[in-house]
Amino acid sequence: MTFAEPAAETCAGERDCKHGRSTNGCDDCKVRLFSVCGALEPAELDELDRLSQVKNFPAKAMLFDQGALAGSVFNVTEGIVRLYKSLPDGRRQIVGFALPGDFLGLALMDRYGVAAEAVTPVRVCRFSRAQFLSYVDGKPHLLRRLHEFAGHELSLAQDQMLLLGRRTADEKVAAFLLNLQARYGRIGAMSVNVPLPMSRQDIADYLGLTIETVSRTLTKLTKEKTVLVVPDGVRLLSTDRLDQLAAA
Amino acid sequence: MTFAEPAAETCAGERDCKHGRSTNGCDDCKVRLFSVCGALEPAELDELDRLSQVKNFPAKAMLFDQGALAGSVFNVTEGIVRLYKSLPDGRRQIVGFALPGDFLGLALMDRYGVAAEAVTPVRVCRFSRAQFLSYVDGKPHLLRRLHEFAGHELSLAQDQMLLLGRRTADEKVAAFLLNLQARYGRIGAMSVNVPLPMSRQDIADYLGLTIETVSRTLTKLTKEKTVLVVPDGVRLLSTDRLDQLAAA
DNA sequence: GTTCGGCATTGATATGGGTCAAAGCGTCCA
DNA sequence: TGGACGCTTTGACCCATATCAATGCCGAAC
Repeated sequence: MTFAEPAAETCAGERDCKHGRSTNGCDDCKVRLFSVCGALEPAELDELDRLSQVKNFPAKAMLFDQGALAGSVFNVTEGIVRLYKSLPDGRRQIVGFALPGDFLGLALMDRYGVAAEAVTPVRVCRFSRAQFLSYVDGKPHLLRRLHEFAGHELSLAQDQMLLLGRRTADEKVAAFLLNLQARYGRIGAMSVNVPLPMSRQDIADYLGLTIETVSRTLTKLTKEKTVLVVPDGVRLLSTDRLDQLAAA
Repeated sequence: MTFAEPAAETCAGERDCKHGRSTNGCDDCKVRLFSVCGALEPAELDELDRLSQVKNFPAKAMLFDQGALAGSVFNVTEGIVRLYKSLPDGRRQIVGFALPGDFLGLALMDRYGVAAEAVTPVRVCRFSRAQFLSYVDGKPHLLRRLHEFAGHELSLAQDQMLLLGRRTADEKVAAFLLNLQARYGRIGAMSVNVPLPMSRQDIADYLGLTIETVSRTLTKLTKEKTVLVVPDGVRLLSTDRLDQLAAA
């Protein structure tokens, strides 16, 4: 079983973005589809695109560190980025994975609140924060949209708090798989084949578990024919069962 | 030992807000000091104040339910509000406590992402979402400020994710007490006497623990002379020790 | 003042998930 | 082609926290 590169077949023009061209790294159009672009006119999108600069990071490269001065805003074009906070003794909590189309640093604060590290090789397009700010400042409609978007992010963070504080290991893993499936679905074709490019340690640090528990839970789900663990990912055999476990 | 009502001695004019009068429910000035008011001129603040409407809720009253249409924006003037998400089987995660000065519904989304319930009797000033939106829409500087504020909220949520996913019971309780102390400090005088108007169940649901564990942890901290449990609150005897436990 | 009801505390016990340790298993490179 | 390294899985055991069950405490109602 192979997984489609999630970034491979998407074009912003085919979705809710007015930018009528492929945005996946083609020469004249670097920014990828994103949730706020519906607020922009094609001309505005072109302008935004002109501000951007494509940048590549190998796996494990830091995009930025927690607490660092926030000099850039990034739009992930390809690959996966982990966002995390750490404790001095090394304990780590991954607060999210950024997939193609996601923005980093959109809070537009002085300093980054989390660290960002490439899980896979990553392509981003980068904006200088200053330029992005001045671009945004003249566009109240975009600002409104960004704010709404921030509210959505907050809501997701609160869901994750519920998951971390009140769910069992089984429920956590089930919710994670379904959530990832849904997110891949938004940037490619919805499929029962869910790539897991991140390590077990990453998954554990995202769900507040240990690698061993993640591994055991996956084999347990495999034994009950709910999922099938394959190289680099998971095939969801019974989304019903997963839904039941993850029950809202 | 008694606790000062945290709301009693604050005046926005003494802080970073340009509104040079007491904002604690006096007749001509209902809105309480809040983090975005620095972005507003006195005249704008007056206008905002004119839009508002004072409202009281008894303890345990719902201000709004999760998923309900977001008709209002609230500014808490007095009392404490718990914000939470629940699972169908009743498990609950409190995602935050709103203290005097805090806003509810500032994400300005269509629906509330969490439920809000009065812990103590609560006074708020209410804005209709529509009015608040149109008030805000003409003020890009305020919108920027609101967005920054949302970013800060997100950062707090991420801290809480780290706490829920990776900290022990002791660390959770220590961090909670220090955090609460700091927040009271912002609306009144910083004190080692930290009122705990919320129940142990609330604290447990905030920290991802059970009441018993919260209780045991507090008695453990009491035995080691780190805190002193008193009626309706806690006295912090060794913030050093608590800092050490909560170590960022 | 007494009783009642709702929380909080404490104790005894159970268990989900953590820890420690040892195999497995790919994959990359010599 | 093989060996070594890194990641994952599996197993055995343990412990932090949950669960279950009293008991204690305090404020409200009468």
